[in-house]
Parts: sequence; C-alpha cells; structure tokens
Amino acid sequence: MPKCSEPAEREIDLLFQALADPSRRAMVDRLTCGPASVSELARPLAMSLPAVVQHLHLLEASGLVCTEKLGRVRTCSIESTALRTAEAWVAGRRTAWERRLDRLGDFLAEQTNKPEQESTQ
Amino acid sequence: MPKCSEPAEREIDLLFQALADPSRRAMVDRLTCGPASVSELARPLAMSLPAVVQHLHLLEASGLVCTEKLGRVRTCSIESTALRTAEAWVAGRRTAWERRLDRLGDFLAEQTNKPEQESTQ
DNA sequence: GTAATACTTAAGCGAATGCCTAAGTGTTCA
DNA sequence: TGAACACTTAGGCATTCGCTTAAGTATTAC
Repeated sequence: MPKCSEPAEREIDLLFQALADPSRRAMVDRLTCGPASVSELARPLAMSLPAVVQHLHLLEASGLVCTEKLGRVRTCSIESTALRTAEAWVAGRRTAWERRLDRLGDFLAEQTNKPEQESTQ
Repeated sequence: MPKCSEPAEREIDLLFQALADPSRRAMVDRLTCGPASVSELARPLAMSLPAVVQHLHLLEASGLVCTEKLGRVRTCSIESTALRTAEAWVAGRRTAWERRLDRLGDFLAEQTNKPEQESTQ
C-alpha cells in the first residue's frame, strides 16, 4: 500500500514524460500566463492541430493541465498541484544529496582538526 | 543568443527525459545515498547490465550523474546542479501561475468590497 | 599465465512516440 | 438552413526507446 504522501511511480512517470517534450513545455509555459483554448495553444507551435491535441491529452493524463469544454471551445489551464509534485520529487533528492555532502564536509573538517591522529593519506 | 541563466531547451529535454523512466529514477534515488559502481546500481534492477549502462549514459548526458573510472570499476555520483536546474524550471512555472491566481483573488475580493458597483453576473 | 571481474560494444527487435492527412462531430453565426 | 469554426477521431508511418543476447576489452586475483 503506497503512502498517499508519496505519489505513485506511474504518476511521476507521466509527469516527467509530459515535461520531457519542448512543445508540451511551451504549452505549459503559455498556460502559466493564463487559461487558453486549444487553438490558442496551437497557434505558436509548428504542427497540426491534431498533434497539439495529442500533446494536450498527455498533459491532462499527467495532471499538469485540466480542461473544460464549453460550447465548441475547450479551455485549458494549469494544475499547480502537479507542478508541486514534480518539484517535490526533485527537491527531495537534491536536499538528501546535499545533506550528505554537508555531513561529509563536517566529517573531513573534524578529521583535520585532530592532529594527534594520523590522517588516512 | 540564449541567456546563460536560462538553460537551453535541449538541456531541459534531456533532464526531464532522464527523470521520466522509473529505472533511471531508481538509480538517482540510490545515488542520493552515496556514490555507487555500475554493478551496485544494477543489482536491484530487473534487467541486464548493458541495459543499466544505457540508462547510465542517458543520466550522464542529462548531467544528473557524473562518473569516473578507476581500474575496472566506474563510480557514479549525483550532480546536484542538474537537479537544481530541473527544480528551478518547475518552480518558476508554478510560482508564476500561483502569483497569477493570487492577483485574481485580490481582484475578485476588491470587486466584492465595492457594493456601490454592480457585480458582473 | 589463467581465470574471474567489471564493464563495454554491437546488433537486433518489439513497443511506444510524435507527427501527418483525411474524415468525422458538435456549435455558432448569418 | 447552410457555412464557418473548434475541435475530435482514425489510420498510417518514420523514428526513438528499452530491452535483449553475444562478443568484446581492460583490470585484478590466483
């Protein structure tokens, strides 16, 4: 049973997979300035509309973007919870590693402050 | 000419692509506990050694992991700068979006605090 | 010197990705 | 009602991905 505080592997998979494509990141970028329709998302991209829709599906599946259709236009917007999840995964690993480096630094400093013991080469 | 403070698109591509695979994330996870040889990285993974080496190449290309070969064993360790880059990309977009939400909230609150003007809808 | 170790390279293969065009569906405007 | 609009679905196709096995190359231990 996975802890609910730790997102499932598959969830993180979809998140980073979604962020791994420049076109999808451009869509995310655009959406951080505010909601947009599918056509608005497609306009700056050098590809067909169906291609954009496919990218959008991935973004929705990852939870990074949510959409709602009203009449014939679908409006897309950013879901910041997903961005937080990705951020937390990376930050967790980075801080763990940096804490380790700090401890190592402390240890080495302590060793050099003990001149009565021989240092190991 | 790209600003050096903003990493190139290709760099971010490689970063998120590297993080998009559960095996590679497991390798990163393992390395946050300290450096490891290729065999040590491979041990918990259910795949052949060449497959692990291929993943390792991607991790190196992304800058997430750096390696050094001494004798016949290659030692791998985390490069926290790359983790910072990924973290910064996500954090930048998240905060931009959340600032927007805050401004919107302020605006709406201001509207409801003006009973002399008719509210829209 | 021989054998075991620790990778490393090469070739191949099935599945997934990223794109396309063509042909829909439903909504709105005139 | 008919045309324009905003997607949406379907099918196809080239490339990339993740993995495999087989056969290397150094390095270290006996």
